[in-house]
Amino acid sequence: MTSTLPEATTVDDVLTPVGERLAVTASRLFYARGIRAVGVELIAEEAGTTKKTIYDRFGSKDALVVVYLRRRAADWQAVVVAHLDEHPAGTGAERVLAVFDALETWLARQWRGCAFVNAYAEVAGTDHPAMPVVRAEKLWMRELFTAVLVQEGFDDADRLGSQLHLLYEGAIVTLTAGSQGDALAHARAAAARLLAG
Amino acid sequence: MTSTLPEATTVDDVLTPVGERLAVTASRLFYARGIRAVGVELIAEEAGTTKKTIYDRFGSKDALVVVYLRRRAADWQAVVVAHLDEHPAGTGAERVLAVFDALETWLARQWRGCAFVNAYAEVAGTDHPAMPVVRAEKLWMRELFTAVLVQEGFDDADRLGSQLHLLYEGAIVTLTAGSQGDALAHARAAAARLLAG
DNA sequence: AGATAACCATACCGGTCGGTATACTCACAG
DNA sequence: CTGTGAGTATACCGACCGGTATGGTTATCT
Repeated sequence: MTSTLPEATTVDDVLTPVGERLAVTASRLFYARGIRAVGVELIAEEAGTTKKTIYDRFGSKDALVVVYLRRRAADWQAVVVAHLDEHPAGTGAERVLAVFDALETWLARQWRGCAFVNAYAEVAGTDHPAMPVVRAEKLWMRELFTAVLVQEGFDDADRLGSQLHLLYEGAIVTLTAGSQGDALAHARAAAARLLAG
Repeated sequence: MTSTLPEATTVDDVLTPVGERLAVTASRLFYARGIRAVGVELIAEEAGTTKKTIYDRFGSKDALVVVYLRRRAADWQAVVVAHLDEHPAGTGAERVLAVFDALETWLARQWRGCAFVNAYAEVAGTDHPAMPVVRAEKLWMRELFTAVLVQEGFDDADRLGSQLHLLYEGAIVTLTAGSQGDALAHARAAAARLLAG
């Protein structure tokens, strides 16, 4: 199979040392407390710098939010690809289910759900520059499932990929907002059944 | 089968006329723009009253948020039950899938996803009184699926109910944050396959 | 040597936030 | 007749918001 995985989100900008510290701090705070709940002054303080540097490096809070989401996407996608690489191509359903293993690793200490869904909750309906980043991450996940299914020789990869993506998103929501601890096990079981055709 | 559907969320408080107008207005604004994005002054203005009355009736913004979510849960649950009532008990998979019909009706003009997931995004990690309301709504949906499955005589209703719930939550996320227009069709197809197991 | 980029410190801007205070009108029930 | 609860109107509070202005110190590169 010549199908390749979807192109991962890249973090093109090389930041200055303080800029890097700001991006890391902002990511931590935005995810832990929400975007509107975190002021630029707090980010500057916790990064050991001042608002001035934030605006010198990023120009606006909105732009910093975009940096946060793009980095988050890149990090998560790297985890997924790493988990896929642990399973040789051609191992079929087992390799597809590795995406859920990646999710388990990723969510082990993330208690505030999907950063992109959370960002959507705060900016949907506006022209905030984060909106396309959110959409792109969801599209990437769907295309990832589809691409792996193609590689593993499954029929109807588009349809099946969309269905697995639903289980993936549902698992995050019920595990976090729903506090259902065994959500991932249910998702894996349902995915295995769908893959068994 | 003697299994009954889970008890629906009730809106116990009978409000004064202006209080009712405030609750309706707050619900519309909180859902459309998010909780933190909407100030109490704006709610008062659009309801044709003043902040004073908000605090006389509800005591705090947080309490008004709880009213918003409880009413939203009650409204949605009524829609689901109405759709279930259109299908006579004993029609098996068809009746289970009616929940997805209800969702289609409900989401037809709702462009900002699940109100409870959105609220979670803004308040998770705090002691905000909305948190238990969010959890309760997710639990209700899972128990609804399970109860209908029991009524329709499916084996393993707990497990299957959790799996269908994942598809339900995933459909909302991918349809809204993911802009995937056919998400509900995929969810219904996947649900049908799991039910055919 | 001079320029430039990176950074720090501090003060300031107009605006909005949730919440409170005061004082008034009106309908209705004892 | 006299409360009492519901509602209106407006002013105010301290705190915080995103963003800007000014001025200064380093280190590096040409």
